[in-house]
Amino acid sequence: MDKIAVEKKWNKLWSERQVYKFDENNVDDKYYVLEMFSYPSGSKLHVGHWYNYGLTDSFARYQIMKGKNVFQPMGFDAFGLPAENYAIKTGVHPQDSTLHNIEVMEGQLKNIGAMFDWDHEIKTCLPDYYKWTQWIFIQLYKKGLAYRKKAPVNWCPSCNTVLANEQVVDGRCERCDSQVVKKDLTQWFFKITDYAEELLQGLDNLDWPEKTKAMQRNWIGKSQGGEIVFELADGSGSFKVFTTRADTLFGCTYAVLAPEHELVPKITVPAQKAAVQAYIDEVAKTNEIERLSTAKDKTGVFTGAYAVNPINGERIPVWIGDYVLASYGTGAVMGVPAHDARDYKFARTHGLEIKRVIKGASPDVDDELPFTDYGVMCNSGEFDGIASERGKIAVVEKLAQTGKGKLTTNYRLRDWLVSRQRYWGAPIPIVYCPHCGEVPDENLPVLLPYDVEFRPDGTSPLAKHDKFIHDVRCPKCGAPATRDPDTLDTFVCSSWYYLRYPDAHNAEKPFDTALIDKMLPVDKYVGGAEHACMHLLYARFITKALRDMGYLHFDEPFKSLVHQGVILGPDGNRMSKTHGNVVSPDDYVNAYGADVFRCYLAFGFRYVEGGPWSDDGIKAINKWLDRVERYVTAAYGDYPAKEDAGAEERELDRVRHSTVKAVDADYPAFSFNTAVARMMELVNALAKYDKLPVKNARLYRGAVDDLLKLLCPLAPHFCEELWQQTGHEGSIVVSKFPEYDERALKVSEAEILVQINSRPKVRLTVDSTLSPAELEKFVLADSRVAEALGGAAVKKVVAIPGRLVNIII
RNA sequence: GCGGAUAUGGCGGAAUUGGCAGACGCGCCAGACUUAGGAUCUGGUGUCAUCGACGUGGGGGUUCAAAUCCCUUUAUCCGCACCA
Repeated sequence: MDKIAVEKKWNKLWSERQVYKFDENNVDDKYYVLEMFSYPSGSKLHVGHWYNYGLTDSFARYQIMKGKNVFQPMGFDAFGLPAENYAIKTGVHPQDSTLHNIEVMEGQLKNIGAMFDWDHEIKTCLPDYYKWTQWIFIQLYKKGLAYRKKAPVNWCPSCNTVLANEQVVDGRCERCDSQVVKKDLTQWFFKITDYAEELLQGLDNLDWPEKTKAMQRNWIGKSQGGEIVFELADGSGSFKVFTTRADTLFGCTYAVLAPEHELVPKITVPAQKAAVQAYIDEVAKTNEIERLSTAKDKTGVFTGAYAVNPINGERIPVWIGDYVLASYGTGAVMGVPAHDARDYKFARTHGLEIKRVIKGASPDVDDELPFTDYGVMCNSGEFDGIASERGKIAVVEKLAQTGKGKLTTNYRLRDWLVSRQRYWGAPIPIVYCPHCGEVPDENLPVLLPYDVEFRPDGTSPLAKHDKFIHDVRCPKCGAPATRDPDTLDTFVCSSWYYLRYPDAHNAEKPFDTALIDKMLPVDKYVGGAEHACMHLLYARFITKALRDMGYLHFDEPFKSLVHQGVILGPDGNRMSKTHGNVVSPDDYVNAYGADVFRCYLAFGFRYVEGGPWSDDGIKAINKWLDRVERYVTAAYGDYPAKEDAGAEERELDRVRHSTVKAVDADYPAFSFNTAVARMMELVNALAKYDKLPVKNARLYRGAVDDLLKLLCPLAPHFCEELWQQTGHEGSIVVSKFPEYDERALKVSEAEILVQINSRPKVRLTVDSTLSPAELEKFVLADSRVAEALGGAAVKKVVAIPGRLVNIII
């Protein structure tokens, strides 16, 4: 068979006949299969795309054959940094390059032979989509879930521009190699932290990989502890610290504020001003990676101010240090050098007092400091002798009596910064009015202008577009106003696209509530594990926020999640230009066809693991499909036929049914490699059967028909062609998945192993319906077993029907 | 540093979840058919050796029985990075 010509033929026919059209009148039986949509990069589809889209499509095809009304849409996450960088380099406008890339990719995606329903296609960079991205922003704003605050960005002073983290290499700008500094800008945030607890709890009920759930739990980072107030010694103010170990409070001999802490300028004494400012400037230069490096010394500077330890009234110095993060907790920590490794290092470096207040469980052990385990409180006044676990609560409760402390829960999760000082994104639909302040502009879409200077020169590209910025009036009072010059993070676009697909071209609404209440949640979501913490968390947050506004009535967007593995280069390294090990799907698809390529990806790897590419494997699959073709053709060819079914027929039938059973379990589990292996076994059985001079036509043809249906999800064009060639009516891709008959699987006799003292000794063929007791009796009565036992006394017998009998002597 | 995962023949990978390790395929060896074979078909292929023994990264344990459970250790990969 000329597989490539056959693929062309069927792609055309299927598309004309609209085989893959989602039946919108039957949403009750819907099955929503979603692959993470792709970024329209300039290069061609890579192996990873095929692996993700091709095999998930096989899963979807299996669901169709199981009678589900499958909805499998595709679209493009089309805004983003690469298009803008490409524009800066080449002068090609982001919109032009993006739309062109989309067109190319659409063609390539169609070549996979996947059943995407293109009538529901989404392109996030078009106004009919981003209009609704902006609408979501406005709903969040109205609900109090979007707010502005100052936040640091990576700033390249030479390029005069804001850099994304990935553009900062070793603290330097990837383009000009200048030292990158932090700069505060007022930016928009989404209050995802309001949902921290629900996002955490909700994980328990999701059918997601455990490791992904663990990563999200860790990212949300819930911890229970106490918030403790430290008054300044001169009575001029106070600051709070968060601690999980209030039991160590008596050992607090100093406090450290983050260099960015608002109190720092106020409390620094004149003599320390210069040193403190120099330190703050130095910290602004280090990037986050450097700053958070654990290997680094614990640097810091004394502010000259003192605070009061609220539990014992002791006067303690207040320092600043970059190991304290402004973004976590309260931006201040209590220094307990005896019982915290970082505090210990800091205190040793700067000559601060170290005071032990926790003893180990066994008093005679002279534990070294820092002692960070739980133990028993000492040097702690009335709390002496109390265990840490109780003490950490008791201390906070005591402080609470004087308003100096309370038990709290803290989360590591931060609010989601959505402002980007970029051109190629959805404009933030906010105007600033001299009278009314910030006002959402509900006259959507706020169109992204085309004629913009997006080369970096110190401001957001849109800020320089006079017409965009100033040609607007305040929606509230009508006064001349200005627009926000920033665009939205592309994660905002991708946080709701699954809601748009079912009704992708609705001009009135982002989605129809009644429809998505039926279509969602997504039944199977498949994509890379790298999105575990960002995209997957943002999408859950947006779903929950929209639910609380009444726009939808479900709690989670993705009921079940699968991560595909990574296909490595032939050398076992991640495919990359620098390794020079990139495998192009096109070469193989052109040589063998899409079906062969997909089958190889199915057979060669454990789906969720991935692994190194191999050329030999794909040749083998090509040969195997040829083999399938031979036996299918043979089954429908002329040969001496017979009517009755003898032992050979029963064996073929058994393999056929056991293959159906196994493959029926493998597809839904994304276990494509074992599914193919089982089918190979069926083909081997067919090869054996084909050798017989006289064959039973009904059984032979029945077996190859089932084989084609089993294989259809992985090689749809190939199977459709053979289906037609063997005279079948209708399309195999929408035919019913074969069923198996348990009775055909039963074998009346089974070979079991007889072990003596767990060592294999004798093989016996026995009636497979025997109970353990009957089996034991049968085995012990056997002469060969008696001979092997040699008259030894039997101490114990373990009999497992159908498998083995172990005799202990 | 913390957390997670993985480790099975020459290679990719199976193993009904504690029950005959190595399914299926590649590769390799031998044979058949061929002018030829990079086509096809058949048989063989964990290791060592003669019965037999040894084998799932290493060491220890539980069990009649361990790739699978427990303890310990090593290597590789991936996440997170001082989380108070």
